[in-house]
Amino acid sequence: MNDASSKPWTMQQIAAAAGVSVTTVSHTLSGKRPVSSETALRIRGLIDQFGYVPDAGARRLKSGRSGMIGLAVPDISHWYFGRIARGVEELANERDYGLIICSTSNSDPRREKRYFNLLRTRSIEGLVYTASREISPTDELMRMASSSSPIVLADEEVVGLPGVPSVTSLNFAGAQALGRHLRALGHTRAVIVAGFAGLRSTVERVAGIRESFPDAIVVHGDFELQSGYDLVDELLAQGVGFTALFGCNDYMAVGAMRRLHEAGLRVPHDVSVVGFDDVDIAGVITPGLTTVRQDMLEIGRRSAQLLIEGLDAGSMRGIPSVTLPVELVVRGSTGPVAGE
Amino acid sequence: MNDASSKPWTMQQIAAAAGVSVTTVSHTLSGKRPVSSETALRIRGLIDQFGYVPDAGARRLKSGRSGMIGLAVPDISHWYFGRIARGVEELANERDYGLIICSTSNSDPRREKRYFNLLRTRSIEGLVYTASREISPTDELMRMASSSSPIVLADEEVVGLPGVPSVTSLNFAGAQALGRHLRALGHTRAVIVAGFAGLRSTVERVAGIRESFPDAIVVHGDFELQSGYDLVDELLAQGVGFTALFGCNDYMAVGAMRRLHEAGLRVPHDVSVVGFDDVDIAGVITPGLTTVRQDMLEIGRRSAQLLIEGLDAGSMRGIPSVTLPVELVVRGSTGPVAGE
DNA sequence: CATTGAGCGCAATTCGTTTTGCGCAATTCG
DNA sequence: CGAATTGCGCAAAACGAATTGCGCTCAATG
Repeated sequence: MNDASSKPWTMQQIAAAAGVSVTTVSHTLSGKRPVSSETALRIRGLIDQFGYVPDAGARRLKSGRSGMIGLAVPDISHWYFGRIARGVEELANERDYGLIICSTSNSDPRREKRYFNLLRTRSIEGLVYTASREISPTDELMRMASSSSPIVLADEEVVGLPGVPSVTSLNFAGAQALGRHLRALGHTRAVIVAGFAGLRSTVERVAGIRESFPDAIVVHGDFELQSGYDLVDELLAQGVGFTALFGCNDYMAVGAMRRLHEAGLRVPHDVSVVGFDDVDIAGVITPGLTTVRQDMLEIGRRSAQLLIEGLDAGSMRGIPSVTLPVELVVRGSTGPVAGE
Repeated sequence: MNDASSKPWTMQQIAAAAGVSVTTVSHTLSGKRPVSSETALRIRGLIDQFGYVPDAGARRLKSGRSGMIGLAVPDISHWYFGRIARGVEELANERDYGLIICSTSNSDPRREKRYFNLLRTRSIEGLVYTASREISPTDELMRMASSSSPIVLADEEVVGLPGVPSVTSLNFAGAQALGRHLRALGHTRAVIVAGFAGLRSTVERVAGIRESFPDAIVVHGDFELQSGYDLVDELLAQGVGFTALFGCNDYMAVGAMRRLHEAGLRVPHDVSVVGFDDVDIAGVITPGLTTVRQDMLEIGRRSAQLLIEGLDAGSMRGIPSVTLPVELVVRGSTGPVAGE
């Protein structure tokens, strides 16, 4: 025969067992109409006994709401996106929403199609989207956004998407603070290990640093540790001289530090290094990485909050974007420029 | 009026527009019965034009399958669980399943209830569960398992759950390797910073180490960095002498290293430290942490694979548990015991 | 004692899709 | 030329819960 788990109980069966109609069972559960306490007690007893739970699919079909929101991140295994995910999950739970996760990994178009389809099929009511690269006007995202689907951009703003709220950090102000910090320490020759050129956050951070270091050399990486390592490798090979290195995120900064270390350059004595984000490893490496702390958890929470507000309001129109403050965290990787 | 996104198209409307019945539209999509190429072309045109997508809820109600699996992890923002999540997500995607994530955070019973309810309401067809603490016989997990719900245990085995397959690493062998490694370096006085006492993995790892260090002192932490720091703090305060320190995971080992460093003890000259897991930070700290590498991605993938196999087979009965190999990774945190 | 009203329960309809049982037409074969 | 076959499309019945119109039974009231 079948497994014990094969068939869950239906309202029908509960009703039959209690000798009443499904309506009465439904009303007992919802309380939309009075049910005699005697009948109610009997029904509730049966429900507990059989472990009946209303089928989510049927409920969903009738109500038109799935009670789920989606989260699309490049890679859920990154600490950084994990924090966002946790924030989104926390708030979704508080508001009684479930969370469906979509890793976009390398922005695989098939994957992308898949989770936007979740929106179309009403599997999810809205989507928190974290971009990791430049969004071209031909992207699905654009199409969805223009059909005014409930979407909130987390962590990374996308230009050309009017009516789509975003939750980001004060990238410019953070970079500004880093620039001034190193400037105050006497540095003049700087290198910026930037992220993808097309990303808004990269542009803002570079601009913030440039305020103090207008002539800084800029090279572009992919936000991964290895990328910071490789880029410094090239710079050293080319004989580029510098005493300050800005990483557009902590991972690249750490990668850069590794390469510098291998080259016999001491941090911060020979080169001061800063990052951005304040990820978990920033505080545990030696020396500690001076960086700008972003509150990723809060970015996740606020994103989910905006999305759910929009869902409740029936439209994302009028939902304002949010920009969160950042904080300069000075650790051991920065110091005064050494006298020659 | 309403938003552009307010009402999606239904099959009814497509059928009406094409001048056919819903049946014909359905058959055009599914191909279960032949449809004249002329009609099919017209219908497909309308579908593309209107951007029609079948409603997932209705489909789900009819088929009884949601096409979703769940993943319950203690904290999605940990790198460690993030890797598991990514593995599960990867495989789920390959098999055309969606993934619903549940952070159990501190094992909040309300949360726990919530995601087991996802199983009951058939919102998810199965669950990959990662335990982070001792499971008592009164837990929901036990109830669900005994009703033979499709559940796979990832990373952590739970005793007393017959018929529930698990995917774990060779904890004993890994710990054994670490013990022998330090033993070969001449160490004799060791401390084990273990995890929760009730966890199978902790028991196995301690046993593996004890093979080489039968008299090792064992203290228990909660797997967090701070916990390793605090425990070493206590040991030092008590004047406990040791030259080898085993962390039951990397985070605690790193925390221990920090405290040792602050106490003026050099790693590995005064104390050799090892961890377990090989998380991202193990390779970037100085000195690098000697540890045992677990393939978390693969644990996630295999867990999802077993679950989906069980779903396809209609029962988890006969699905075998899997134990994955581990690899000793020797870095700078271990060295020969210093001559007194 | 008849009338009203409230309390309570039933049958039927709806949500959007998938799946059958049939029937109608055009073709092919004996 | 009539009969068997095939291609194609329609109507109707599920799936499980939520809602609504309606009717029944008591009790209270004039």
